[in-house]
Amino acid sequence: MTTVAASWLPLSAGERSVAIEVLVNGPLSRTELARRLRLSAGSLTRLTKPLIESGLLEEVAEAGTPAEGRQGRPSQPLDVVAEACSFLGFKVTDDMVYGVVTTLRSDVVARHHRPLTSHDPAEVADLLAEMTAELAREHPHLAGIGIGVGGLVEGRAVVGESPFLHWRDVPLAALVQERTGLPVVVENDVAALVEAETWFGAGRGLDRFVVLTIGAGIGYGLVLGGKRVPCVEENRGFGRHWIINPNGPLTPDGERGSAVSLLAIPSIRYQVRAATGRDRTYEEILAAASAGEPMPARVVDEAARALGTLVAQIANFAMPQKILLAGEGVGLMDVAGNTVRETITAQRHPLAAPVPLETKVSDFHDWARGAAVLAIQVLVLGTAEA
Amino acid sequence: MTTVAASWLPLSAGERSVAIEVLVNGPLSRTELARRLRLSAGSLTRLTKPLIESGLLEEVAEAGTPAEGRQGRPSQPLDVVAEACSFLGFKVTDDMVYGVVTTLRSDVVARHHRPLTSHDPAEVADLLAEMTAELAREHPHLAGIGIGVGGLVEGRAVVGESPFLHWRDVPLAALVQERTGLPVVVENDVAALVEAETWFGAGRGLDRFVVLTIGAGIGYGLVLGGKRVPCVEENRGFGRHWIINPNGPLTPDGERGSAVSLLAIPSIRYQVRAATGRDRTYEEILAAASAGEPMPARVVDEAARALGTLVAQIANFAMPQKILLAGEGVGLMDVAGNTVRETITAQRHPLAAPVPLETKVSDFHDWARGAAVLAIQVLVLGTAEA
DNA sequence: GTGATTTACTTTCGCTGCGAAAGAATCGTG
DNA sequence: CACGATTCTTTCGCAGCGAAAGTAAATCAC
Repeated sequence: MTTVAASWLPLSAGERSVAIEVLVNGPLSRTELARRLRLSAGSLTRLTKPLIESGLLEEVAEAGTPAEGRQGRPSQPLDVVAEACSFLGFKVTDDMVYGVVTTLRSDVVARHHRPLTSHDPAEVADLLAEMTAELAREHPHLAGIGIGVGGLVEGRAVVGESPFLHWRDVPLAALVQERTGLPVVVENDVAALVEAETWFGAGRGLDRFVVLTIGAGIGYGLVLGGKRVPCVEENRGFGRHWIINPNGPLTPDGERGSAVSLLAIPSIRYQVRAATGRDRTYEEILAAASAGEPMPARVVDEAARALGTLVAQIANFAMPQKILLAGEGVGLMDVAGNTVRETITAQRHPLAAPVPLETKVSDFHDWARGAAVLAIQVLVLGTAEA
Repeated sequence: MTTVAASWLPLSAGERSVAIEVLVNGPLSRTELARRLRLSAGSLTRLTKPLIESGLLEEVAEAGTPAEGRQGRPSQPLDVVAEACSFLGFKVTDDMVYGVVTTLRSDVVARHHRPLTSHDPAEVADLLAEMTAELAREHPHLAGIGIGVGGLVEGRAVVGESPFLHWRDVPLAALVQERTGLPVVVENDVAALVEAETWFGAGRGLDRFVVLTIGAGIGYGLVLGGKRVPCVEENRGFGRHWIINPNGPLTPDGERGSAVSLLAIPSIRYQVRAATGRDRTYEEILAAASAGEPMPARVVDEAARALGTLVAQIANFAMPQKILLAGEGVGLMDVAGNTVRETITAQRHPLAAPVPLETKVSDFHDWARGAAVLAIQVLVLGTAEA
């Protein structure tokens, strides 16, 4: 009655679909659920009863609907008991581990970070277990852990290859699981962010959805029919071979004129440094470009055109209903958004539907939140597989 | 018992799924069907019985399976009675109407063509009705008509806009239906070809599938989850704004360096004519390029690189399990296939899964066959909507 | 206020369609 | 010919759904 089920596995298919609908799409009345799931009103009474009795759902007060014009018996919205259990999400970078605690709804209730001093798998697992213990003190009822790592991850458990950690076939999930006793999911960081946005973010309820991340590298995630399309090369190497302009700049990472060379933050900084002799942060470069300083302006303009081309190609070929730009490098949109949009329009059919483009600056805690969503999925779907 | 049902509508959902599986994937035993549809053996007996009794399916002799090593009771394959009814498919071009008669399996059993002397909607409908009457003489039991037209088609019934026919909002389906008394579906020609390949061709059983046609223009069709993604711009204008090389050739049709300018047959002929002063057919140009004549070779080489870039972009962003190149312009692959493949590889991640690429030269009767598949779909699914 | 109306939810009942399990049919093998 | 293997059929029970009738709780009309 009071403690939440350890898993949603015992739920029937119908019950689970109701629970997921409520989880993802906020409080919903039974009638509304019946419409969305194409079920009869009677079925909804039947399906929701055990969910409420098990403490998974609860009836909430009508959240002050101002439009009280409707007559008839007021509806009784149902909501998940989001605070009944918590989830941990970690993002492992070269020199730091970022952690967040979230509710079942994926709302972040605490954040944390600790320096990573060793790349030894056991010591990394130790650090993750320590951070888990610290966070567990203030947030009991932890239901699972999600870990996002840049690199190739196999079976949502083993880090197949991670260049920046110098790892190969490290069973990270098992290492952390035996230290914490909690279910652990490990996933590629971009994949985790994509799942999070698909379930709780910009891609909610969409059939075709794309996430493009700009940061230290380029990330790409395609969601079709609510499921992320897995692909072999999500090994931190996206965009190195997407040639956008064969005459584009040559940078240490990525082929000449590739998306990485034109857009990734290190490449932008490299280009400006090579041209001006001064090393500046990404934000400084954007500010300088905005202020009209020639070289940064040229580099940023070229990047904006590249981004426009990239988005246009994605829109033309994958036909998503929405494209989300995320990562630390989307500040580009604030400075050169118009150039991006003009470039997109120029490379799209005039009659084509405009691409809904959403921008979301993400920091490392957002990546950690993405990983936490994987833990939520495991609890809800009862499997580590998507 | 002998005549086939006028529609599959009275079938239950389970029965229809069985019928479609058999229709699309050849003769299948009940056990095999049970595996594919994830149903029990008992359910299959129940579902197939009424289908056989209504004459829709029949038990066929085990088609001489050479591998008789298996012991146990032999399986009893079921197949649709493909010859029980016929379907008509038409492809309307500027000066000619092509027609085919197909079985339920979409095997062409007759083909036909007649010159189109007028673009008046009523006269075009008259001609289609005449051709239908002729073909009906030798092929009774016609169950439906599909018509493929270049241009924008709305609701699978009305030609919203067709530049080459100078039509606007012509209710072609109704015009032909009142003359023939048969159910009629009208669809964009590329869309029809895509549906045909999805159901009975290269895209059979695939979840993500792309068709790229090269002909008088460029056509593109994306199939996700077995369904074609409809899009607004399939108005014969695909690829005019897909800029592949900003410094590419300028042609009468399409933006500079666009897919249309680089690949479409008229653009290739235009480029060679402009450079050499001689007008030649597409096939002559391919032959000349193959023989080493400089200008045609350069144009063809540039086209091959463009096609490679295009395919790589499609593979990178839409991640299809297969790409089908169709149309009259795929002869390019025979002459410069290696260049295309090299270009694809260069713009794909080295670890990425190779793109299964299939080539299919299509003539106008293949386009007509595509339209006939739409008529099959209507009978089978019971609706004009996909 | 008081009853009519509207909307939301619950209860009951019967039916569809599935799987499990046992049985029948039909082949190879020893 | 007996035996096991494999496919198909039959029987039975049950989960899960919708239809329809009933109940609850609000507004509206007077």
